Amino acid sequence: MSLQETVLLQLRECILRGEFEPGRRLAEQQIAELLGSSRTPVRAALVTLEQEGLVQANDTGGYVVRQFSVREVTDAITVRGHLEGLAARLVAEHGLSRQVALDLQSCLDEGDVALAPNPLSMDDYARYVSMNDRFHALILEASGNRALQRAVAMNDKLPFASASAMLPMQGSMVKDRDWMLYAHRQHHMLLDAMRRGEGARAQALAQEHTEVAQMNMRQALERRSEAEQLMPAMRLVVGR
Amino acid sequence: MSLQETVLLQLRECILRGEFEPGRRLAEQQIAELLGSSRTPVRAALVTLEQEGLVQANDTGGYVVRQFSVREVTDAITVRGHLEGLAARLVAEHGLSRQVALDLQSCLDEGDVALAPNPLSMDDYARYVSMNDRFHALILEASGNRALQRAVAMNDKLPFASASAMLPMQGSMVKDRDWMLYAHRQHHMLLDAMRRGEGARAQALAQEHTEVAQMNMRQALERRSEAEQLMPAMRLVVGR
DNA sequence: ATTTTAAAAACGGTATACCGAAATTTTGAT
DNA sequence: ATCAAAATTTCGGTATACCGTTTTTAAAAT
Repeated sequence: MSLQETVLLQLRECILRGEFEPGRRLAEQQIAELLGSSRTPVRAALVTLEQEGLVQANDTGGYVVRQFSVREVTDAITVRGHLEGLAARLVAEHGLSRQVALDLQSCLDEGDVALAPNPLSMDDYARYVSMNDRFHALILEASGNRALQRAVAMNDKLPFASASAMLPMQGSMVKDRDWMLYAHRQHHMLLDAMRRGEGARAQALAQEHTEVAQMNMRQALERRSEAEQLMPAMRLVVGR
Repeated sequence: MSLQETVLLQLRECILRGEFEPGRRLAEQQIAELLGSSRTPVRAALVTLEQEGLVQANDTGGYVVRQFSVREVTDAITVRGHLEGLAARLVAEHGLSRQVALDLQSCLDEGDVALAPNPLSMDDYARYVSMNDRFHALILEASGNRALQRAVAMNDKLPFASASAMLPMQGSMVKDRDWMLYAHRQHHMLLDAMRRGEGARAQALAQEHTEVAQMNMRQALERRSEAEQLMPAMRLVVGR
């Protein structure tokens, strides 16, 4: 892996970890020293991160860490809801291949197992998160629409917009296991709809599914300090 | 404007003009000489263009001009349809501000005037294209959803995915003025739906509206040589 | 103590040198 | 003439030097 890729990954992670307060200037030299490279790879990383929206170009040159309003986060979740709805509809209408159906089913089984214990162990929780990511990625991939995949990928770069971004909030609270059970039931119903070729239903389900993320976001805002502990990137979200 | 921006603009335009055949290696030095700069600004531009999807990273390093299948183009139009549908729905449901309503109405009026003559002059045609872009941008902006705006902006970077990309095809064919009249009638109906707060109808209309672009794309493929004359970027689209 | 001004440090945009890897051309053998 | 091997060129990744500008710090004036 080239230094460029390393620097990009590390810098993105630093920002998402909340290690820089929003609005802070990201000086090339400074970051280069921090990550042990010259300015050149840092420069490339900053250009990429600007495209991703994590970093904002300054009027006077250079970049600062971007700051997100609550509105922007919930809006991004809304967009993801519609995009994933489209993906689910396409899969349902174009027919589910046997292989994809099997893969999705195994996700469901794995999720059933992971959520069975009460309370959940850290391990159960981790397995659910990984399954959740795979489940959503599979549908997107099965849609066969690359522009759609690109759009979701871009959208997911924003903090808390991605499918599993808000899950840590749930994992920390025992009673919120119920939310995960609810969301996973939706996964089951979604696969059922896609199997039957019920496009409109699949779309509606996938879209409604993201309302769980919206609820989690609201939860996180009501217990901000706890949320920032679990999800440092929360520091990038200002307001309310 | 910095050299970086200039180089980015010029390079993007060169690619969209079809001045490089798809798959051609984009050597930094070579481009730097072509555009009269050093490699540094070219490097930044290439990183940006890769994010935009116009350029593809090579396994061995460096970039090549991307090539698009017909499927990718129509898929991108599908995505735009759904995103603009969402925008229209949001505007309808959140209520149309007086100012936006006025701006959209003036677009419609301008479109009516532009499409009145038969046959259309080059000027009428140009005015319609400009109006069309403004109309679509206004709705997106009025949605107030920045993630949505970003998603559309990204999607529109792909050749022929944007709202007016396929219009040159129509402009060249007198009888296809009818298509523009049809599309503009949809603009009227869309504003009507948004005014009445009919979200589902607005969404459906905006989405269906992009089917005109799909039809144009098919047209362009059937008369490829003519299409490439009018829209050089067509050379980036392979197949069928 | 506050504001203004001047000096100094830091920064970003740019060009370029260097190096190892990849691609291309040339050379040589069959 | 064809193919293989070697030499040469090209290229991308990286570091760094340079310069004008911006930002910060220090000093001076009110």
